[in-house]
Amino acid sequence: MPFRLSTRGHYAVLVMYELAKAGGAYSSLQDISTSWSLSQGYLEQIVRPLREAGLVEGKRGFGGGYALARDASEITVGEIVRTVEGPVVPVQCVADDLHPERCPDDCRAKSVWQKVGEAIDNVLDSITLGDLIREENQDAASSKGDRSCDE
Amino acid sequence: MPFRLSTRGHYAVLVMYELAKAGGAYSSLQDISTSWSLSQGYLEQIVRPLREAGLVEGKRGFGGGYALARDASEITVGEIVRTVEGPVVPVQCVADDLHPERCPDDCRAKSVWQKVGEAIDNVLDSITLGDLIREENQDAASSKGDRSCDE
DNA sequence: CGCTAATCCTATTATTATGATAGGATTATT
DNA sequence: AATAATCCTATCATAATAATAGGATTAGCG
Repeated sequence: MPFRLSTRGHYAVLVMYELAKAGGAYSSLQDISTSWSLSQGYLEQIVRPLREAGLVEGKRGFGGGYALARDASEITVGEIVRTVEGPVVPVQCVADDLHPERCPDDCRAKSVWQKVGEAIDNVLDSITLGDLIREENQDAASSKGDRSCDE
Repeated sequence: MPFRLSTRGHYAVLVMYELAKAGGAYSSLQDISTSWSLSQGYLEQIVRPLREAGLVEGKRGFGGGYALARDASEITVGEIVRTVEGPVVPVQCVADDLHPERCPDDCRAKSVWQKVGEAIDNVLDSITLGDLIREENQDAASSKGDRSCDE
């Protein structure tokens, strides 16, 4: 419904998370896609901008794959999401510094959408891949056995 | 791109804003749609849930239209957006308390999306229609002449 | 050297969500 | 009675999303 993240950003964070867990080693998209039952071709399209932005490094050929280009603690979720999906702009007029178009409502509530965008960016930029890994380790330590996805 | 608000929510806020400006008087969707060059039929679909949720009251027949059911200072942007678009859930698994489905990433970054959702709701719930009107009055008082949409 | 496993690249297609249209039924005012 | 409005349902058009297909390139390994 409103303010949805598409699977591009969702999957991008997952892939980066997996690369972070692998440390410096190269992980292939084939491994990641099969282990999560996702389309490898689709992941390739998603990883491409991450490579072009310098967040990951690709290594071709046998034994190749992708690895983080920086330390996991130096990569925020915000960088990942914005790299694959573009800037966070809840409604068009907030972004139209370069392409000013008339908004359908003459920007009546522009201040609201600006604040929303900033709030989203603040959250996304405050969390690094390192934080996510640390969080998972704590979860594993503090709870025994399987935990369902939604509780 | 990511975290976009669709025109449903955007237009809903516009309509509510116009009703707020009209005070207690009934405004017809025909007037609003023609003055903003929007589709009247589309606005009707959007206003319907607002009426069913008790945010506006419709009056049929000649001289009819819609009016706010409460004072503008008692209606938040968050209420409006959630009423026409549903709850703010950036990714599915955050919402799946009732319909638990396996997320494609096993909720690896669920905490992130939850925080994003809460941040959005906080902003939206902190702003009322009354605030928006007051804001516009201040803008009008503090600046002379026309102002473009994007500066 | 040839085989294989991987990235890398481009184009096309399928699916879904969004945005909008169409046509009418009902209600109240003039 | 005429009109102006809400109210209701169904359908359609468009765009964005998600995925597929097919290949070209590169690197390791026997």
